[in-house]
Amino acid sequence: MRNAENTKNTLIKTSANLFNTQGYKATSISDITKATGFTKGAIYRHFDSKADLEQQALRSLAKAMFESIGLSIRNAKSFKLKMEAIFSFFEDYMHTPLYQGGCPLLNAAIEADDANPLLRQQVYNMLAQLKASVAKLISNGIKNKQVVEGTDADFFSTIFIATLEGGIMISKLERSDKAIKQTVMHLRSIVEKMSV
Amino acid sequence: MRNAENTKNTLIKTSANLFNTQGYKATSISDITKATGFTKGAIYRHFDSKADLEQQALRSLAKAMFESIGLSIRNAKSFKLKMEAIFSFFEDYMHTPLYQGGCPLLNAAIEADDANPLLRQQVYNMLAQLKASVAKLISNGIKNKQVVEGTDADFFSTIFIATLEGGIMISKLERSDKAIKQTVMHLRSIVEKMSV
DNA sequence: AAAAACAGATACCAATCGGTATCAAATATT
DNA sequence: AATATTTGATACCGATTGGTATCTGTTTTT
Repeated sequence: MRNAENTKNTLIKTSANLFNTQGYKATSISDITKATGFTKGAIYRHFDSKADLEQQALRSLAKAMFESIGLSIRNAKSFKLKMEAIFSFFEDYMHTPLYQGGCPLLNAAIEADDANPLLRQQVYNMLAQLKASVAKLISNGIKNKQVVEGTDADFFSTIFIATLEGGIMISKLERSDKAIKQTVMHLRSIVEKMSV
Repeated sequence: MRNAENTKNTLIKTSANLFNTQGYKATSISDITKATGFTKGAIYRHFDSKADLEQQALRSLAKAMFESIGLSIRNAKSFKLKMEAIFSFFEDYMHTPLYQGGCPLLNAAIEADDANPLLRQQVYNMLAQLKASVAKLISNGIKNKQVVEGTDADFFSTIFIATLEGGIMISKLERSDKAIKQTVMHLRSIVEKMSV
């Protein structure tokens, strides 16, 4: 069965996994050929360059991440529950096979430098989107009288994301979900305090 | 002037800088020869392999980091001031040229995987040491009646480090110290609350 | 001063890197 | 059914990778 679309999807998904587990620079084209069974010829037919594939792979990871979070948030019907949805998402990072290798945002953020400005820009946008959506949650909470007025949405959005990402980093390094669970517990108490 | 010790130090310091800015995998031996002026022959006389150099470079970064933090902590004479010393250290990360490329712990933690288990172990120990020293600060604070009794030292040590590292990640990505300043401000208020 | 030990430069190695030109097979179009 | 187009495999490219053998120049030891 020959299907260009399937091939491209396979290449993106598989390489996304490799990039997120081994790193972008550390993953070679030949690693991807071995993992997919496709050859270089197939890869370079669908992608202009390795940098192009890296971009599309990260975009795929970002899309999956935001779709998953977005769905959980929409299903939750109060500020507290929506925040809980985000917490669960990060708490489960260690166990879900959805993204092997931890948080794609964190991984790409650390590796991204001026050597690949387009990838860097993409990670930047990814963080901006995440920050904006958490901030929106808080400001909506204020509007709906579920969060105490005067709460700085931007400030706490940064605190939440920083703490979660740091927790993931530690948990990944320690190969234990203890740290992420501790950070989530801490953030839960903050949410409790800012709830009206 | 030929001085083996100087040569080795130069190689370690320069490569540490490169590893911390460009990444370990992304920095080649020839990058190091260009940056130091020494040749491969010189490098491989002093180091068994690239992995060996990576280890010693990270060890050097860790040593510098802990010495700098340790000094500030020792000079501070109360729990609050000691915590403030840690905060200042992380807050200045963006501006001090001491470690270009951000936090060596964070950078190495994200890149370290099973491909270089010795490096991974070293980052793990680095984190353990940092966590232990912050926890010690808190438990000493309790002993000295400067921190409310019953405060979970291990728990808050994790919270502090996770939040700081996450803040650094964001600040580095955004090329602005806004995030790290926000996270530090938040942690200051936590310190205030746990102070007796 | 001669010999021994050491430090570092040069020149090389096989393997791998990202990338391309070409070609055969599969599919779509006519 | 014949033709045209797309897809992906094969074989290759120069450049770079980590690493080593060798040799020269510098120090140290005797």
